Amino acid sequence: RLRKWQTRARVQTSYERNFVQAAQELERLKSSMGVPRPCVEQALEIYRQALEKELVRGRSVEAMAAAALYMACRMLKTPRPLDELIRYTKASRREVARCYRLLLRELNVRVPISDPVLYISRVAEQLKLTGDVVKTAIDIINRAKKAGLTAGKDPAGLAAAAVYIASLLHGDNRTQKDFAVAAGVTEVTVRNRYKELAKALDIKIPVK
Amino acid sequence: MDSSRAAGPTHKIENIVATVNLGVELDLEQLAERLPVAEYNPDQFPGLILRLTRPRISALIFRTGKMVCTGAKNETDLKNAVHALVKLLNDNGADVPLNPEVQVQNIVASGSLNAEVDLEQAALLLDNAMYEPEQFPGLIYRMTEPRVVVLIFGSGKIVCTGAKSEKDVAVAVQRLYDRLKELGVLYVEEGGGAEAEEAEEEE
DNA sequence: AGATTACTTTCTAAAGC
DNA sequence: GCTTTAAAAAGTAATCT
Repeated sequence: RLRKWQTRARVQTSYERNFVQAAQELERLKSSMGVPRPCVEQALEIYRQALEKELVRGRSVEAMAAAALYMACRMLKTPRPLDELIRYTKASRREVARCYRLLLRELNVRVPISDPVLYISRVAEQLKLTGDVVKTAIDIINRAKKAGLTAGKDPAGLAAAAVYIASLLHGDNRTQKDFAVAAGVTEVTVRNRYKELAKALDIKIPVK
Repeated sequence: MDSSRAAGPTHKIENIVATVNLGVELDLEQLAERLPVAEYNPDQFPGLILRLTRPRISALIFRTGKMVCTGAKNETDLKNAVHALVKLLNDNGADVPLNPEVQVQNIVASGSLNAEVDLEQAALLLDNAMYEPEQFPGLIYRMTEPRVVVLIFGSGKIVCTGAKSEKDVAVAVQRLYDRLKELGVLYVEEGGGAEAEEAEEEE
């Protein structure tokens, strides 16, 4: 009877200790990178499920918490690029990505496919662009999807290029670098996507 | 003109990984001394690395007499490489049998479905599929029979890995093509715009 | 702006840490 | 789990001219 009590106490303690650790780590990530509160709550729920299915065994709390947050942000339609997330964690990109794949496979969760449109508002917000520019950018992405130009491409790069083209069409233009930095990709990627989209969608950019 | 439609999938073997049991223990230190081209850093990796040229095949040779050969594009090159390696070892102080047991462990093949693929739709309709364009441009598809993993790209190009035989590769590629075709996610350029490829009439 | 090189993903065995 | 080897796909990235 004593052994039973000890076992139960030990299990509860380790589960709770791990969960509290994860909650603290998620709280730290929220304040350092400005993640919306609902994402943290969703991440906690994902982490709880991971703990119940014993997916955290042999893995660091940091890596699993980061993976849960990455997944939560995508589920709530406010994605953060994995490469941005890992700048705030001590866990390696490799391990966070591995945890994410584990969560994808083992939990019965549906994570919506990464959509360039979701990155448009982030870029527009950072660069303080108008609603008209955003509207045009979204239209460009939708046409690109129909034309089959988005398969395999980084959604952040596609969004950056679409917003770049949209702002060129609306007059006030900024450098490709501004869009690249806002989207977290290189200028080369913005340029490549821009050329591809402009040519395939036959978009004429006004020269000024 | 008759063969213009439904070209079907094609593939090519790119790499064969095989294990070889030489059956005798080897003195890697001695081998490394006599073979200056060999790489041997036991602190980094327990195997001695030998690279053959024409064809370019690499071998990892272990103290236990077991060996891993990589880089062969066909079984003939693999067999020849094993013979060359055995001779090389025997010419440098080892005494291994001339015809050791060779086991193919993994075959990597590249290929094409000869049709573009709607990866987003494919990811939704296939089980055991993962498509994360933020991390990798290809859709990762785990096929259970034969047990292989196929990387599928928007262009229709594919990579099949994990197969133990050339037949597995051929079967996997054809099965993948048939499955994607029935899901309606394969597209060919012509025929009045991006239209689902027409099913081929079987007699 | 290119060109080059290099890294991402998948697989597999080997022996040892 | 990691270390090493080979190979392809297509995208992104860093570095050099």
